[in-house]
Amino acid sequence: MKDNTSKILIFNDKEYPCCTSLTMGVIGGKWKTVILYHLQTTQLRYSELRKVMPTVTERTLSLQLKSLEEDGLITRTVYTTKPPLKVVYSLTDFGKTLIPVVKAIADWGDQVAKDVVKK
Amino acid sequence: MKDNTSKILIFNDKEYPCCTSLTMGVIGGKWKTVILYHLQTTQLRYSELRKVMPTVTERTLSLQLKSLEEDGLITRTVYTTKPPLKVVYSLTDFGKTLIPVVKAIADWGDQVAKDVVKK
DNA sequence: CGGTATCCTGTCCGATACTG
DNA sequence: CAGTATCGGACAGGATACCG
Repeated sequence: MKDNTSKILIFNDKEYPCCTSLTMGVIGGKWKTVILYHLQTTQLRYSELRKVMPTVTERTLSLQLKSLEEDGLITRTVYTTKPPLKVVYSLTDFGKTLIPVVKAIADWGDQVAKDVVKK
Repeated sequence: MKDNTSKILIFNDKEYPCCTSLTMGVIGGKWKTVILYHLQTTQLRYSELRKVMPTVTERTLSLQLKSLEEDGLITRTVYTTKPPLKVVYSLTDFGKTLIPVVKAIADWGDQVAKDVVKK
Protein backbone atom coordinates (compact mmCIF):
# COMPACT_ATOMS: atom_id res chain seq x y z
CA MET A 1 0.00 0.00 0.00
CA LYS A 2 1.30 3.34 -1.08
CA ASP A 3 1.83 5.95 1.60
CA ASN A 4 1.08 9.39 0.32
CA THR A 5 1.54 11.09 3.66
CA SER A 6 4.63 12.60 5.17
CA LYS A 7 5.44 12.73 8.82
CA ILE A 8 6.07 16.05 10.50
CA LEU A 9 7.86 16.22 13.82
CA ILE A 10 6.94 18.78 16.44
CA PHE A 11 8.93 20.16 19.34
CA ASN A 12 7.96 23.26 21.29
CA ASP A 13 5.36 24.18 18.69
CA LYS A 14 7.84 24.16 15.83
CA GLU A 15 7.62 21.77 12.91
CA TYR A 16 10.49 19.79 11.45
CA PRO A 17 10.62 17.42 8.46
CA CYS A 18 13.24 15.09 9.96
CA CYS A 19 14.45 13.98 13.39
CA THR A 20 17.90 15.39 12.67
CA SER A 21 16.58 18.81 11.71
CA LEU A 22 14.60 18.91 14.95
CA THR A 23 17.76 18.42 16.99
CA MET A 24 19.61 20.96 14.87
CA GLY A 25 16.78 23.40 15.40
CA VAL A 26 17.35 23.12 19.14
CA ILE A 27 21.16 23.03 19.34
CA GLY A 28 21.98 24.65 16.00
CA GLY A 29 23.41 28.07 15.61
CA LYS A 30 26.93 29.17 16.21
CA TRP A 31 27.17 28.98 20.01
CA LYS A 32 24.59 26.70 21.59
CA THR A 33 26.64 23.52 21.46
CA VAL A 34 29.62 25.41 22.84
CA ILE A 35 27.57 26.53 25.85
CA LEU A 36 26.21 23.03 26.42
CA TYR A 37 29.71 21.61 26.06
CA HIS A 38 31.02 23.80 28.85
CA LEU A 39 28.04 23.08 31.09
CA GLN A 40 28.33 19.30 30.69
CA THR A 41 30.21 18.65 33.90
CA THR A 42 29.75 21.81 35.94
CA GLN A 43 27.56 24.82 36.41
CA LEU A 44 29.01 28.17 35.43
CA ARG A 45 28.42 31.82 36.13
CA TYR A 46 27.79 34.26 33.32
CA SER A 47 31.29 35.71 33.65
CA GLU A 48 32.83 32.25 33.64
CA LEU A 49 31.04 31.43 30.41
CA ARG A 50 32.46 34.60 28.93
CA LYS A 51 35.96 33.53 29.97
CA VAL A 52 35.73 30.16 28.30
CA MET A 53 34.07 31.66 25.23
CA PRO A 54 36.07 34.87 24.73
CA THR A 55 35.03 35.39 21.11
CA VAL A 56 31.28 35.56 21.60
CA THR A 57 29.64 38.93 22.18
CA GLU A 58 27.63 39.60 25.33
CA ARG A 59 24.50 40.16 23.36
CA THR A 60 24.75 36.87 21.51
CA LEU A 61 25.68 34.90 24.61
CA SER A 62 22.71 36.40 26.40
CA LEU A 63 20.32 35.54 23.58
CA GLN A 64 21.57 31.99 23.23
CA LEU A 65 21.31 31.38 26.98
CA LYS A 66 17.75 32.65 26.93
CA SER A 67 16.90 30.40 24.01
CA LEU A 68 18.38 27.35 25.73
CA GLU A 69 16.43 28.22 28.85
CA GLU A 70 13.19 28.55 26.87
CA ASP A 71 13.74 25.11 25.40
CA GLY A 72 14.19 23.71 28.91
CA LEU A 73 17.79 22.66 28.46
CA ILE A 74 19.40 24.92 31.07
CA THR A 75 18.31 26.77 34.20
CA ARG A 76 19.26 30.24 35.31
CA THR A 77 19.57 30.69 39.06
CA VAL A 78 20.07 34.03 40.79
CA TYR A 79 21.87 33.82 44.13
CA THR A 80 21.76 37.43 45.33
CA THR A 81 19.14 40.12 45.65
CA LYS A 82 21.46 43.14 45.40
CA PRO A 83 24.29 43.89 43.02
CA PRO A 84 26.81 42.48 42.47
CA LEU A 85 24.58 39.75 41.13
CA LYS A 86 25.53 36.11 41.09
CA VAL A 87 23.85 34.17 38.33
CA VAL A 88 24.59 30.55 37.64
CA TYR A 89 23.67 28.45 34.62
CA SER A 90 23.40 24.69 34.69
CA LEU A 91 21.93 21.84 32.67
CA THR A 92 18.44 20.65 33.52
CA ASP A 93 17.68 16.92 33.64
CA PHE A 94 16.26 17.32 30.15
CA GLY A 95 19.38 19.17 29.05
CA LYS A 96 21.47 16.29 30.35
CA THR A 97 19.79 13.98 27.83
CA LEU A 98 21.74 15.95 25.22
CA ILE A 99 25.13 15.06 26.68
CA PRO A 100 25.66 12.02 24.42
CA VAL A 101 24.90 14.22 21.42
CA VAL A 102 27.24 16.97 22.54
CA LYS A 103 29.94 14.41 23.28
CA ALA A 104 29.61 12.88 19.82
CA ILE A 105 29.86 16.32 18.25
CA ALA A 106 32.83 17.30 20.39
CA ASP A 107 34.70 14.05 19.82
CA TRP A 108 34.40 14.28 16.06
CA GLY A 109 35.60 17.87 16.11
CA ASP A 110 38.55 16.87 18.26
CA GLN A 111 39.55 14.06 15.96
CA VAL A 112 39.51 16.00 12.72
CA ALA A 113 40.99 19.25 14.01
CA LYS A 114 44.48 20.44 13.54
CA ASP A 115 45.02 22.62 16.53
CA VAL A 116 47.03 25.78 16.76
CA VAL A 117 47.97 27.66 19.88
CA LYS A 118 47.49 31.40 19.67
CA LYS A 119 48.68 34.05 22.04
CA MET B 1 51.61 27.60 35.75
CA LYS B 2 49.16 30.03 34.22
CA ASP B 3 48.20 29.51 30.62
CA ASN B 4 47.49 32.75 28.85
CA THR B 5 47.05 31.19 25.45
CA SER B 6 43.91 29.92 23.82
CA LYS B 7 43.73 27.04 21.44
CA ILE B 8 42.27 27.53 18.02
CA LEU B 9 41.09 24.57 15.99
CA ILE B 10 41.46 24.45 12.24
CA PHE B 11 39.61 22.40 9.65
CA ASN B 12 39.74 23.09 5.92
CA ASP B 13 41.41 26.45 6.54
CA LYS B 14 38.65 27.70 8.81
CA GLU B 15 39.23 28.55 12.45
CA TYR B 16 37.03 27.48 15.34
CA PRO B 17 37.23 28.26 19.06
CA CYS B 18 35.87 24.90 20.23
CA CYS B 19 35.69 21.31 19.02
CA THR B 20 31.90 21.46 19.00
CA SER B 21 31.78 24.61 16.88
CA LEU B 22 34.09 22.95 14.37
CA THR B 23 31.67 20.06 13.91
CA MET B 24 28.73 22.45 13.74
CA GLY B 25 30.59 24.45 11.12
CA VAL B 26 30.77 21.33 8.99
CA ILE B 27 27.32 19.81 9.54
CA GLY B 28 25.44 22.90 10.68
CA GLY B 29 22.84 24.68 8.64
CA LYS B 30 19.33 23.63 7.99
CA TRP B 31 19.81 20.65 5.70
CA LYS B 32 23.24 19.05 5.91
CA THR B 33 22.44 16.60 8.68
CA VAL B 34 19.26 15.62 6.87
CA ILE B 35 21.25 14.77 3.74
CA LEU B 36 23.82 12.80 5.74
CA TYR B 37 21.02 11.03 7.57
CA HIS B 38 19.50 9.78 4.34
CA LEU B 39 22.89 8.75 2.93
CA GLN B 40 23.87 6.76 6.03
CA THR B 41 22.89 3.36 4.71
CA THR B 42 22.54 3.85 0.98
CA GLN B 43 23.61 5.99 -1.91
CA LEU B 44 20.94 8.14 -3.52
CA ARG B 45 20.36 9.95 -6.78
CA TYR B 46 19.62 13.64 -6.85
CA SER B 47 15.96 13.02 -7.58
CA GLU B 48 15.73 10.48 -4.79
CA LEU B 49 17.11 13.00 -2.34
CA ARG B 50 14.46 15.44 -3.51
CA LYS B 51 11.79 12.84 -2.85
CA VAL B 52 12.88 12.19 0.73
CA MET B 53 13.37 15.92 1.36
CA PRO B 54 10.33 17.43 -0.36
CA THR B 55 10.50 20.77 1.44
CA VAL B 56 13.99 21.82 0.39
CA THR B 57 14.44 23.88 -2.76
CA GLU B 58 16.58 22.65 -5.62
CA ARG B 59 18.95 25.54 -5.22
CA THR B 60 19.55 24.89 -1.53
CA LEU B 61 19.89 21.13 -1.97
CA SER B 62 22.41 21.72 -4.71
CA LEU B 63 24.42 24.16 -2.59
CA GLN B 64 24.45 21.93 0.45
CA LEU B 65 25.53 18.92 -1.58
CA LYS B 66 28.37 20.93 -3.07
CA SER B 67 29.45 22.08 0.36
CA LEU B 68 29.43 18.55 1.74
CA GLU B 69 31.43 17.43 -1.27
CA GLU B 70 33.99 20.20 -0.73
CA ASP B 71 34.44 19.12 2.87
CA GLY B 72 35.10 15.57 1.67
CA LEU B 73 32.05 14.02 3.31
CA ILE B 74 30.23 12.84 0.20
CA THR B 75 31.12 11.96 -3.39
CA ARG B 76 29.25 12.83 -6.53
CA THR B 77 29.42 10.22 -9.25
CA VAL B 78 28.09 10.69 -12.78
CA TYR B 79 27.06 7.48 -14.53
CA THR B 80 26.11 8.72 -17.98
CA THR B 81 27.65 10.90 -20.61
CA LYS B 82 24.46 12.01 -22.32
CA PRO B 83 21.18 13.22 -20.90
CA PRO B 84 19.25 11.98 -19.07
CA LEU B 85 22.01 12.19 -16.52
CA LYS B 86 22.37 9.78 -13.65
CA VAL B 87 24.16 11.28 -10.68
CA VAL B 88 24.60 9.43 -7.42
CA TYR B 89 25.66 10.76 -4.06
CA SER B 90 27.22 8.63 -1.35
CA LEU B 91 29.22 9.00 1.82
CA THR B 92 33.01 8.90 1.59
CA ASP B 93 35.01 6.93 4.15
CA PHE B 94 35.61 10.22 5.90
CA GLY B 95 31.92 11.03 5.78
CA LYS B 96 31.20 7.67 7.38
CA THR B 97 33.12 8.78 10.47
CA LEU B 98 30.21 11.16 11.03
CA ILE B 99 27.63 8.39 11.27
CA PRO B 100 27.83 8.12 15.09
CA VAL B 101 27.28 11.88 15.30
CA VAL B 102 24.34 11.83 12.91
CA LYS B 103 22.89 8.86 14.76
CA ALA B 104 23.14 10.64 18.11
CA ILE B 105 21.45 13.71 16.63
CA ALA B 106 18.71 11.65 14.98
CA ASP B 107 18.05 9.54 18.07
CA TRP B 108 17.63 12.56 20.31
CA GLY B 109 15.27 14.18 17.82
CA ASP B 110 13.25 10.99 17.62
CA GLN B 111 12.92 10.71 21.38
CA VAL B 112 11.76 14.25 22.05
CA ALA B 113 9.47 14.64 19.04
CA LYS B 114 5.76 14.45 19.01
CA ASP B 115 4.98 13.29 15.53
CA VAL B 116 2.09 14.27 13.38
CA VAL B 117 1.07 12.77 10.10
CA LYS B 118 0.15 15.26 7.42
CA LYS B 119 -1.48 14.64 4.10
C1' DC C 1 28.03 41.73 38.06
C1' DG C 2 25.04 40.52 34.58
C1' DG C 3 22.94 41.83 31.50
C1' DT C 4 19.75 45.28 27.40
C1' DA C 5 19.13 48.65 23.66
C1' DT C 6 20.16 50.09 19.36
C1' DC C 7 22.02 49.68 15.10
C1' DC C 8 23.92 47.28 11.40
C1' DT C 9 25.90 43.51 8.49
C1' DG C 10 26.43 39.28 6.46
C1' DT C 11 24.58 34.80 5.19
C1' DC C 12 21.37 31.50 4.72
C1' DC C 13 17.89 30.11 2.28
C1' DG C 14 13.34 30.39 -0.48
C1' DA C 15 10.91 31.57 -5.09
C1' DT C 16 11.16 31.46 -9.69
C1' DA C 17 12.95 30.94 -14.17
C1' DC C 18 16.11 28.91 -17.13
C1' DT C 19 19.98 25.29 -19.08
C1' DG C 20 23.30 21.25 -20.70
C1' DC D 1 17.60 14.36 -15.20
C1' DA D 2 20.25 17.31 -12.67
C1' DG D 3 21.17 21.04 -11.98
C1' DT D 4 22.45 26.98 -12.36
C1' DA D 5 21.08 32.14 -12.46
C1' DT D 6 19.09 35.85 -10.41
C1' DC D 7 16.65 38.21 -6.94
C1' DG D 8 15.21 39.22 -2.55
C1' DG D 9 13.57 38.55 2.41
C1' DA D 10 14.35 37.08 7.08
C1' DC D 11 17.15 36.47 10.72
C1' DA D 12 21.39 35.24 13.17
C1' DG D 13 24.87 37.41 15.06
C1' DG D 14 28.61 41.43 15.65
C1' DA D 15 29.85 46.48 17.59
C1' DT D 16 29.05 49.57 20.80
C1' DA D 17 26.92 51.99 24.44
C1' DC D 18 24.21 51.98 28.37
C1' DC D 19 21.25 50.12 32.71
C1' DG D 20 19.55 47.79 37.49
